Amino acid sequence: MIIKTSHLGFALLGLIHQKPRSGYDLRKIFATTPLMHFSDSPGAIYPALRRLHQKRLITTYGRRNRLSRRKQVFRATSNGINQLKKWLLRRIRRPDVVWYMDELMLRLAFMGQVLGRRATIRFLQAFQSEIAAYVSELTKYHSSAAATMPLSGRLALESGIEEYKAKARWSQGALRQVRRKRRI
Amino acid sequence: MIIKTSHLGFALLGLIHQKPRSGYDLRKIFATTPLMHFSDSPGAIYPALRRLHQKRLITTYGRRNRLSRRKQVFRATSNGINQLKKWLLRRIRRPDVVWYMDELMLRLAFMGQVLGRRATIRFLQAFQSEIAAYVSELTKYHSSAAATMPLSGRLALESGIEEYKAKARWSQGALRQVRRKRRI
DNA sequence: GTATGCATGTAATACGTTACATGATTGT
DNA sequence: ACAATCATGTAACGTATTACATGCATAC
Repeated sequence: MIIKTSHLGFALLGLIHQKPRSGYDLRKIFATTPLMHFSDSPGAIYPALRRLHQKRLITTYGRRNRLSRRKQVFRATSNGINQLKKWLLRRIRRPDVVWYMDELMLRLAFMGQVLGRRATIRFLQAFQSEIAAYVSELTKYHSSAAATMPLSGRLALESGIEEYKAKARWSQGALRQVRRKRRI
Repeated sequence: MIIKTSHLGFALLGLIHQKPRSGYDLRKIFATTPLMHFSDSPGAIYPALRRLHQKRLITTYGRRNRLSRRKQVFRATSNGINQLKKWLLRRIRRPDVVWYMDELMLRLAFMGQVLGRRATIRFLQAFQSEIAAYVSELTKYHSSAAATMPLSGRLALESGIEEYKAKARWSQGALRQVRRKRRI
């Protein structure tokens, strides 16, 4: 059974799985690293943590009673780790590369540690082939529509195509790097 | 006075400004072109159109009474066109390239037609310099953090850097193309 | 003892998603 | 007459944003 969880929820769960962290720790990560650009606003993070907690994906310790405002640290439950793995293993489909590229890169960022080398290679291969298919679709659309598009519209389209081509090239190199290593 | 409008709202307003369109026309555009990936769901579009209407940014014609379900066509009011221009002319800031790249490309797509060549050149110049600054920030972060990052996390970071570098290259060519033409 | 940063939280609001519902038009 | 497609809409729900509020810890 998969438990519905938002992108932010998985980001938090993944970070908590790396090591136990408090809400404030997580906010600082979002505020100071460019790795994944989530909002560091408390209005997003604390409710999201509460939802993870209600679903038993994380547990809390370090706080005696529910009214205190002392720091409280979360860690992933085995249930939570399971959900995290299921999320990382989800098949890559067209909508993922079209609409949720950030989520795919977030998954990759956690993947090595959680699932290891083989799964990361499989992920990158699937990513590559889905990207290639989408680039070819975009290119086809471009060659059929470009002539009738206004210049600035065409440029915007080309910007998208170049972005995906860059992802294709990057994934080549990424695959090579992962393959080169015995363990990651 | 700027009237708060969502990205989807501006996308709809921009398309309606090109020529009068119905909600269904707009849904079809989102469903069949990769130009801007908004959802084509009626639950997003019709409420958004109603909001634009309430703010007097678009007017409707082609429908006698409010209860009919006959096709209704919207067109931009002068007020709406003003708001559209204000949006297109907004200064590009760091959060725009970090979080709202899609919105920037959407603005570019409308810009040529609405604001003309000079404004498009200024936009692309501003874009280029903001991207360059961000790439350099990311690169700095990379060289300080890469050594201690797990491989798959590092790859995810590099994917982001490559994406922004691709945007930088693209904007070079885009600027050249716009400059080359007398009118766009 | 009080200012500063650590740490957690809530309320109002806006919006998108999903699923459902239904009227109008056209072709056969 | 009927199906298919055109066309518009609503209700329930989840969640992000913004702004505000408040308790804890420490150092001076």
